[in-house]
Amino acid sequence: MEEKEVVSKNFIEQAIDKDLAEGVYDHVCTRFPPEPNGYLHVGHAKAILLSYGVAKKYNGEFHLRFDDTNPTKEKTEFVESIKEDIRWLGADWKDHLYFASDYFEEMYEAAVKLIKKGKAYVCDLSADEIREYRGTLTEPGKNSPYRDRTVEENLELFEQMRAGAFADGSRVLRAKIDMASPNINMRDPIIYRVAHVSHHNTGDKWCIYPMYDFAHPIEDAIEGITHSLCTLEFEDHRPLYDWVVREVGYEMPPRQIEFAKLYLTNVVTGKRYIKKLVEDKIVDGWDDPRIASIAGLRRRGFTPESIQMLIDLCGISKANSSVDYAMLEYCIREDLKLKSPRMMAILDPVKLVIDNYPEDQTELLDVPNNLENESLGSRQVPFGRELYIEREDFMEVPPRKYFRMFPGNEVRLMNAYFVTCTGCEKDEDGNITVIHATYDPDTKGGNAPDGRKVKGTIHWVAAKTAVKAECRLYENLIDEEKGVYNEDGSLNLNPNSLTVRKECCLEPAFAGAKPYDRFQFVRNGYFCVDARDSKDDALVFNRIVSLKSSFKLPK
RNA sequence: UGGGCUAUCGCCAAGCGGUAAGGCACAGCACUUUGACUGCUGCAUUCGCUGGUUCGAAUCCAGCUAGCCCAGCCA
Repeated sequence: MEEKEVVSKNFIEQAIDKDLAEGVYDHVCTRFPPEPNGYLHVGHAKAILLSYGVAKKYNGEFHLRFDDTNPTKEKTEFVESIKEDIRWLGADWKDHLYFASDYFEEMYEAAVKLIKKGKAYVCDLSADEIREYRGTLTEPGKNSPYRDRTVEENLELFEQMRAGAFADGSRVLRAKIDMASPNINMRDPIIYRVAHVSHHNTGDKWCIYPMYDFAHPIEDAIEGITHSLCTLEFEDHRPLYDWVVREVGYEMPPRQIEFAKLYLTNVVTGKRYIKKLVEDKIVDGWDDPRIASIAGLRRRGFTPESIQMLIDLCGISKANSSVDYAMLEYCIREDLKLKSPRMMAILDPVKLVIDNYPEDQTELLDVPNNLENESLGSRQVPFGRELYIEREDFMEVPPRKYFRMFPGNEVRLMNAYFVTCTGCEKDEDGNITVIHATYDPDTKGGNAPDGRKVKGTIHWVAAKTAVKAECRLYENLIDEEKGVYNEDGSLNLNPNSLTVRKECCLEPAFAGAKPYDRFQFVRNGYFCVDARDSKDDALVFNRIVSLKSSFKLPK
């Protein structure tokens, strides 16, 4: 009996199947074309994993190409961070690393070809005039007075543009299409501008640079890209994309297909808002764990696998949507539950004294690292008369159905002994300072020989050997319910987005933890050693996500 | 009478004329050396609205409505 999981193909795969079946293409080649002007975020992860995944699925190629056609906005420093993030995500471009700027010569030749065909002209209008001539959304534009220059004149002028004869902004090369087109992108779009700026890759070789709409289809065509996947806002540009590959005359031209961006509910996405948060020092950089940048997600503790899972789960469509953050949390829980060691840590410690445990005695207990995954082995955990337990694991007056520690109740110290609570001490303000209990020596390991059961199992750390650490509990930066932005454009920041617990007590086993090591702190959730702030002698943990639920007061 | 795109459960999302998949979230029960995990159960008589075609419509047609994108010498 075989049960095949029927996973329906998304609309992009369906389109590819059709192309392959009709012989439009005989192979598949995709690309991710970032502009090196900033850091990648979770939205880019969708684009990367989608294009990479499609290529892999069809035994095709995946290219990484830096779309560096505007030297005024791009910096080399971003090239490395982008490569690192893509590598970390697991998208392997092999030796297919390209720069759009490497094609500048071919793009220039393509422009010359258009001029010779009478499909492009040099325009002397100023930026303001071009805007006026373009018309509006509801009114057609009108032809530039320079539209009917002769081929020879255009050739001569364009050559001079390249030679540096003209100042920035004085002249542009435009495609000659249709100033009355209802699609504004087709109203004689600018395809080359003058910019006397040195480029991070080509230096001062060029003083004219191609525009995206002209450069991108050529880049794709040169590399033999078959399916050029991009986001929805480029739908209006597709006619121009097709116009360029057609007029320049590429055989087997690439096809552009658009899909919807990924947004996370209550997470700041827009680049300019993130930039402001960083500048105003509301977050501590582009890798702040509350930011949905790839670096931020990584530092918070998300794994590449969990992000891949999120993309798979969300699917690909053309409908604008915002995915619940709970979906991401589900993915990381799912990925980590078998992979991470489960250890005990006390985030909000209160002392527990086992009064009938010998004063100077300590012992080592053997504890499995993950009950569901034996390959993770076990560790020795020291136990003694004085322990720390979680403050919320004790209540002097328990509500109904509370089955952790309260006077008279017997609970299990996980992997250790059954203990019965005998009472507690308080300071003058009524705060609990010490809890007392007695243990049953026959229940070592956590089982009673007489078969009696306890309802509660709590975690603990021996006071004498406890490792001190700082834990950072991150919540979403944006307040729920209110929406992301106020009417005046300011952000609805959640004042509780970061809670720092400095006096956490951990098992000695944590002492050797390294950056990016992930653990499940028993009951309190999944944590990752902070890659940035963790020093050998001062562990800093970021919470990835809480466990799903804890005790709730019954109604 | 600018153009393009979108609309299926609180959130994603299948569906492609034959009588509403799945996941997340949520709720309940069971199990449990993590109140986690796991297992089971529940969760759209209805597909933005209104008409039409058809034996039959979420799927086809017409007309509305709502949302997103476009007037950079950015990508």
